[in-house]
Amino acid sequence: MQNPVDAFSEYIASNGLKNTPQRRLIVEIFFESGKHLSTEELYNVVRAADKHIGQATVYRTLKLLCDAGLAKELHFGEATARYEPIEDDSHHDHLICNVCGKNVEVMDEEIERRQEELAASYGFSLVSHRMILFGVCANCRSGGQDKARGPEPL
Amino acid sequence: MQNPVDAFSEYIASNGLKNTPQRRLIVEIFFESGKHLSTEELYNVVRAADKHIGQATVYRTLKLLCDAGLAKELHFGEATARYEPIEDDSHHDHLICNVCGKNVEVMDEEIERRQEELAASYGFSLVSHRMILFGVCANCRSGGQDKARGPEPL
DNA sequence: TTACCTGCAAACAGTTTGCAGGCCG
DNA sequence: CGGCCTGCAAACTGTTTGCAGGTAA
Repeated sequence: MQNPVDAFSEYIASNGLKNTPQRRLIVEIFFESGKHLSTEELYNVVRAADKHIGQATVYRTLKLLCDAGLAKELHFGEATARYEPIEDDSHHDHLICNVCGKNVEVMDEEIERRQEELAASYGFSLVSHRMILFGVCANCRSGGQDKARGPEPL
Repeated sequence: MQNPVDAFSEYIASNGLKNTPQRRLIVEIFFESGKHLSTEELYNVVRAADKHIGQATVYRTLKLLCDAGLAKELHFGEATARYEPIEDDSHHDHLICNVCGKNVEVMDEEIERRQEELAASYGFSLVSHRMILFGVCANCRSGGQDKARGPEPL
């Protein structure tokens, strides 16, 4: 049951929901594709595989994935939301290049620990957090021009 | 020129823009009111002071304040954006109670330092960051029931 | 058979924009 | 007086929802 696609089927089954071909396709593509997909990006890929799928179904399935604890909604400050798969015990934050849009997943024990302490010092018990670091990557700093200009989608 | 309202006039003047009564009112209220106002909240307060101001003007003025470097747009995961005044050299992050919505401004040197190091370890030069801690405050944890807000989507 | 699902389109919320008239400088 | 501004409403974008027909279990 490690496979997230199976985990989804499991969730579907144990909640009296239906395992439809549309959901299977969307979920499969979501977990196979690169991370941090926006709903529209996912919709386009899904659409390429099956012309007849409506975007409402993509939205609904994505929300279902979040309910199932298999995906997380992210907001990088764009108009649209993005989603990333949740892999067990692999919490991380994001480091984004302001120039080329490169998005690196990062994690630092010390920061995590201090966050707990900081929250505690205000009487809060920490539930979760969201942290995004914005900077310029080495390549872009050295005038690197790999991909075309303009920030890439995250 | 420490007064942000004056700083705004300064910005207006030196950019060939006009210092209208609407802008003055909006800016004044923005800096006097509590922090983290949403556009709608600000609009309501402004509206109470002058029935004839349209919300487009509030949106435009808020954007102007950001351009002037006097305000910052924040996204706490709600549908709407929020804005906070930028006071020179007073950087901080946010600690939010998932239950009552209390919003505390926090800052931790150690975290800031580790963020720099973390970014550097990936070859990035850090430009800025965004960090929000979600938890439950002491009051809400001890059964306190103020207002409900519902858990924050990540 | 019975819910649950789906695609479609309309509805929505927040935000932006076009326009005709108004006012600062 | 000229160009920036304003209020209004319509347009837009991302997301949600109502509905009639379809389908998994």
